[in-house]
Amino acid sequence: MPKKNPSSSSILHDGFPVSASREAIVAILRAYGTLQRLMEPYFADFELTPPQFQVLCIAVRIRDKPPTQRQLARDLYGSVSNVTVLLNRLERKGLIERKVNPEDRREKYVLVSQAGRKLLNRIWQVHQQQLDRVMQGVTVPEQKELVRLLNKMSAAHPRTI
Amino acid sequence: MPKKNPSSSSILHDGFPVSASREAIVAILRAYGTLQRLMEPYFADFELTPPQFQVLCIAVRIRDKPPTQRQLARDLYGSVSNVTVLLNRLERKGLIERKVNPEDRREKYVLVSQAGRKLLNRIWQVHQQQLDRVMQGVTVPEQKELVRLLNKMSAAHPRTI
DNA sequence: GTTTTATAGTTAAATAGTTAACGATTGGCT
DNA sequence: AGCCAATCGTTAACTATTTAACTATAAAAC
Repeated sequence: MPKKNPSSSSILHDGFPVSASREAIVAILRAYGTLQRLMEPYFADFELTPPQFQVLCIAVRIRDKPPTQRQLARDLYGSVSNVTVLLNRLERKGLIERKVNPEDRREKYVLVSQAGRKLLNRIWQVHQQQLDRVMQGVTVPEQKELVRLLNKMSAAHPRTI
Repeated sequence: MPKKNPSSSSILHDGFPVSASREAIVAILRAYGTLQRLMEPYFADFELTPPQFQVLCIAVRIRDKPPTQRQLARDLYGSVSNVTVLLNRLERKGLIERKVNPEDRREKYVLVSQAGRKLLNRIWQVHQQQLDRVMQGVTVPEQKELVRLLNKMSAAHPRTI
C-alpha cells in the first residue's frame, strides 16, 4: 500500500505517479500562478499589465542609445511580433514613442515618454513594498536559496538564440 | 556608493534597485519561461498544448462520477469560460466528450474518450523522462527544497475562492 | 403555481503569446 | 548600376486567459 503524502497537493492524483521532478514542476507552475494573481490587480491600479510594465522597465534603461524593438524583444526573451503589439498599446496610451533610426531606416528606437517616466517613478515608490509582500512567506536567506536553485534549473537549459 | 552584486542578472539594470525579493521573483518568472520553452515543443509532438494536457489529466482522474466543467475549472484554478474554450478544442480533436447530467440539465460531465485515454497513456510512457530532463540541473534533494520554498511562498497567499 | 433568484455553461471583447507570411530597407555581389 | 540576400518591423491566424454579458435550467419565495 503506497503511503499517502499529506503535504502533496491533491492536484496530482491522476493515473501518473508523483515524483520529485514532477512535484518541483508543479510547484513552479503554482508559484507562477500565485505571482500572476498578486501582480495583475497591483499593476491594474496603474492601468498597466505585468508585460507592459516589463517593457517600460527595459526600455527606460540608460544606454548610449535607446533600444530598438529587436533589442527589446531579445531582452524580454520574447518574439518581435509580440513586442510590436505591446508597443502599439503603450504608444496608444502615450507611454512610449517609436522613432525611426535615420541611419538605418529599418530600425525603430523605443523611447519612454515623459508620461511613461512619471508613471514608472510613481510605481517604483511603492514597488519594493509589493515585491516584499509577494515574498513575505519566505525569509531572505530562503529567498536567496530559491534564486540559486531556480537559476541552476534554468541554467541547465541555455537558450540557443 | 551602492556596491554591485556580481551574481545579479543584467536584466535588472533599470532605475529600480535589486533586492532579494526582486531577484526571487525574477527567478520564478525565468524558471516558468524555461519550463514553457521546454514543454511546448514536447507536447506539440502529441499535437497538444500544455493546458490541454492538464485538462486531460484532471478529467481522466478516477472518481465516482466524471467531473463537471465547473469542477474542472476549480481544479485547474481557472475560469469556467476558459474551460469552455479548451474543451471545445479537445472535443473537436475527439479527445473528450461532454454529456449533460440528466438529473441536473445545467451541468455537463467531461469524459475523456478512448482516443484521449490512448493519447494520455502514450504520453505517460515518456513523461517521467521529460520531467526529469527539465529538472536535470538540480539534484533530487535540491528539488525537494525547491518544492518546500515555493510552496511556502504560495501558501502565504491562500486563494479566497 | 408563478415569479424571483441562483447556478451552469456559452459567447464576446480584450490582452498576451506563438509561428508564418509579408513589406520595406540595407548592403553585398556581380 | 542592379539584382539578391539578409534584416527590421508589421500583419494574420492561432491558442490561452480574463471579465462581463447572456442563455438555460433549477431552486426558492411568495
